[in-house]
Amino acid sequence: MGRHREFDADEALHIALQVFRRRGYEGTSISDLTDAMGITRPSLYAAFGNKEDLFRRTLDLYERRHLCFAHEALQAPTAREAVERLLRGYVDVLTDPLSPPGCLGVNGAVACSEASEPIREELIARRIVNENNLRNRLEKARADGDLPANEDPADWARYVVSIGLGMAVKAASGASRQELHRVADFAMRSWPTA
Amino acid sequence: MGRHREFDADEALHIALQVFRRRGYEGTSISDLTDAMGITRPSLYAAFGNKEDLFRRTLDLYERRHLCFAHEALQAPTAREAVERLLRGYVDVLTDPLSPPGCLGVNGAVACSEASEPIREELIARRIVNENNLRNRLEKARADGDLPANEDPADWARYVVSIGLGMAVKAASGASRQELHRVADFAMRSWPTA
DNA sequence: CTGTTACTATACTGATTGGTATGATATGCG
DNA sequence: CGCATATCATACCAATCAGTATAGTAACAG
Repeated sequence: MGRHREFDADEALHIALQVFRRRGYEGTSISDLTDAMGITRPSLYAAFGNKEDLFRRTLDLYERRHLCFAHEALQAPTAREAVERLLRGYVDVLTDPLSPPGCLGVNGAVACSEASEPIREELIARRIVNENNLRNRLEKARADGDLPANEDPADWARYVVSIGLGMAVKAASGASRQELHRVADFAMRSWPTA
Repeated sequence: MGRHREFDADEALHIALQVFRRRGYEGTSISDLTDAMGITRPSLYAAFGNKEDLFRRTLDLYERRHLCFAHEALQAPTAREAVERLLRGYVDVLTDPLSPPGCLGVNGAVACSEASEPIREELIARRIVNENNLRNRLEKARADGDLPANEDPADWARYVVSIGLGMAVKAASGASRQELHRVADFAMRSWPTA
């Protein structure tokens, strides 16, 4: 069966997540990762493939461990509550005191070299999934009479996602949790009254 | 007096702006720049200093040539109009068909390696200036009775800037001008009614 | 115990990074 | 013209990039 791995792969992945979240995909070197994880380069490549593979695995872990609130938020009884829970939950993730500020999905890559385009596109694709999930929830709400018929679910989803992305950049720039909740307050003021 | 420069420094700077705006600060290599500008490395360093200096000069050019609408927007007769002009003007810059989508100030750097931290901090500092300019305008509006006394100018400025940053990321991800104007529509719905 | 297997450690690869030394070339001044 | 000066082109620098070859080591199967 061979020699056993001397490090905890799951723990190492959590550390990689922290490094990528702070420095972005291109801003993180393999040496940054191995130093933080306390393992050697061959161990990293043996356990996680190449840099792209590792980043995608950290993305999966991030969604599973930090963005899991979104799934529950969408199940709130009303659309308004679902949107508000999404925004509030995201603010708390963006300003988690135990992690670098901001969002892995935004800090990871906004603009990058041609070599990293696949990662940038992966992040865009995942954001589209999230926006579509919200849009579907709002379409259901409109069918149920929970959202006025003249409100466009696609427009609403795009707006909420835009607010989220803006708060993510703001968080990465040093905005406090309290400040971002104030932004969420203002965002909710757009919600239709009665 | 010596040999004359064989290229137009201002034109070269415009090209550098396009490259940085598309690839970000870290995603752009000196070779990317010299290839696009059609000059050699020593010419670039002689004319613009080092990479950081060049990027700061492209930032100045960008603000002067693309963000100049903001100054005029703030002089609109009402605060509401000023905010709306800021958002509309920014959307048009973000989706300028002659430039890479998004904003140099956001695409430039959101998260980066330690080596590029000075650039990231410079971008944050410039965003703070913009937010403060808007806040000052809104404080004046409140003093004039143009903005209700219970509306906080700092909160409003933070919200508007967040919307802008979110639209910038959205634009860099491929959102259309029309889609972003719909986001601006929703943002303006938060404005207090009478 | 031996053999096989999978890990770790060291050292290395070629390519690319930002930045420069050097020598040729072109310009203006006297 | 001839000198001074500034730009140009080539070729280079050390450092770092992502990724790997090789050899040593630890664990299980038999």
